[in-house]
Amino acid sequence: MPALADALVPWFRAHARDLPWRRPGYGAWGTLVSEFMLQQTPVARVIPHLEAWLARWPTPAALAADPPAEAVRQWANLGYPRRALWLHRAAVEIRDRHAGVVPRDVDALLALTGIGDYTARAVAVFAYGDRHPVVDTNTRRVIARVVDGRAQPGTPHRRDLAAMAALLPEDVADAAAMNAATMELGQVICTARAPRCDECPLRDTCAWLAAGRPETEDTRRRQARYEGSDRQARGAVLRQLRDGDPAPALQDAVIAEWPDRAQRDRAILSLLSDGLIEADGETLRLPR
DNA sequence: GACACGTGGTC
DNA sequence: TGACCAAGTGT
Repeated sequence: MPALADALVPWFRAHARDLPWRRPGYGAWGTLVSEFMLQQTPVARVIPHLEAWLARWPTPAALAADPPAEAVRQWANLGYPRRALWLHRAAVEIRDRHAGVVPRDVDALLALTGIGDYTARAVAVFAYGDRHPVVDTNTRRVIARVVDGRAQPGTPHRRDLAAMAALLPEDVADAAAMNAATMELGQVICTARAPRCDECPLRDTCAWLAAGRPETEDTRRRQARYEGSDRQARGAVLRQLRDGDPAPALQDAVIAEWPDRAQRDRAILSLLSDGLIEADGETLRLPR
């Protein structure tokens, strides 16, 4: 095994958290749903939503048989509700193009709605045990520090994929463990703020620690302010249609108290454009 | 490649 | 308190 995997894989096997999707036989559908929910969303918030989702829709075909509105409602306040819509579309595609079986091939996975480079590889590796590099935000930070000696990623995604490929052990099971181990290290030890280097299994080989944990020029974009944003307005519109009266809402009655009229209309238009809501005459509702 | 996209927790 | 952060994707 490459040197880093020699230290990291045993650490992972000893310390891995007991997460639902790591249970034996969790299944490719469970893995796929978990990966959709985990996109930009912390583990602790995902777990209860995931279990409720899989209890209601234990297969892609079960989800595909219900209207997208039900997926958006079940998604509740998890955030980025487009993911609920995309997950529903992916379930329909899996039913129609893959006989209801989550595909194993990375390119077939990439062709599904809402699945990008990370999720496709994550499903192939964690659900099916295949050997590919899996690179998420945690992996990028770990590589930046341990390999490149930088505080923050800064490098192109493409290069991190190659870097991770070079770190994978030959053995398929070890390679999958290495992918998970790198992500886990980034989540619990090599965190974005206040990394716990004294507990790190890679503390003797980490380039960043050896260099005295230098600050790196921060190339990250600042997250836009949420308060007063279009995103907040979209969230308010969708929340009303999702959680409000069962009857469809008249367009003028949707978030009627919203202070910025133009912003409210913009939010409705963009939700219509995304397919997250539909117009039915004078009324607005979730998509059927 | 930059940007838009939710929501809630943390320091 | 407010800015940062969180298993990304599509345009």
